[in-house]
Amino acid sequence: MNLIRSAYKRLLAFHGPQGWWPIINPANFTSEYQGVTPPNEAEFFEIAVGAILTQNIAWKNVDAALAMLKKKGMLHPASVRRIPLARLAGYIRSTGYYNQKAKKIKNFTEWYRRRKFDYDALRREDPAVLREELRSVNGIGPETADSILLYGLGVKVFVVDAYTGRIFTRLGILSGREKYHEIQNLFHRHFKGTARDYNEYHALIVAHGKDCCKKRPACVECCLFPLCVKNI
DNA sequence: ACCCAGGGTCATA
DNA sequence: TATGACCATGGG
Repeated sequence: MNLIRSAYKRLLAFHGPQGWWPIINPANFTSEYQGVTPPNEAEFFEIAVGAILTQNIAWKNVDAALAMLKKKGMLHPASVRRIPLARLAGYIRSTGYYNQKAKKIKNFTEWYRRRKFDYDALRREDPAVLREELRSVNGIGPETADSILLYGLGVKVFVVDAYTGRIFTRLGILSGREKYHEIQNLFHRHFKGTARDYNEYHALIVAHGKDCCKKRPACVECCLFPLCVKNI
């Protein structure tokens, strides 16, 4: 299962650091984030909202919606709580599913309120407990919950997406029928790294998926060749 | 015109 | 447990 480590190295060498949340800050080399600013309270809410908005949608669409929300002063829980659902939905039209997603953002904000908007307390909480709570919020599934944990709170969890299954099935270490948790456990067992590495790995998989993995037959020209052998 | 994008929920068998 | 319908915009 060193394939998981070597695939990471190849992806990083080929695609370069992706600079997903939190914002890249080369000046900061002091923490385990090694050049990436750890998430903070101001960013947390925006990251969580972004994680919801990006469900099954290209990030480009999310970027526009986040800019709109920022312009309208909506990247704060208090504002989201006040605004009518329909108006919030209007601000996030570009992300598709806007009625559902507006509701999801409201639901998440309500959970955050129940948590007293206390970001520091969240960072001290048992991640397993947090995950349970986030998963119980309607509209937050496994990937969104893990994205909030990893990118918003710096918890070392691997975020699994549709690309992950495809890519590692091609590498021959998945059958293609594993469930979310099984894939996640595989990475937790075989990929030893910091939260920053988990952050980067997921981002690289997305970058790679958008690029190489659409090709048929698979991967002859891709950076994982010849690791990547199956054509699916 | 068609397909997909950094998913999730709900109803049905 | 496992499919299928549905949500809905924007770019290729």
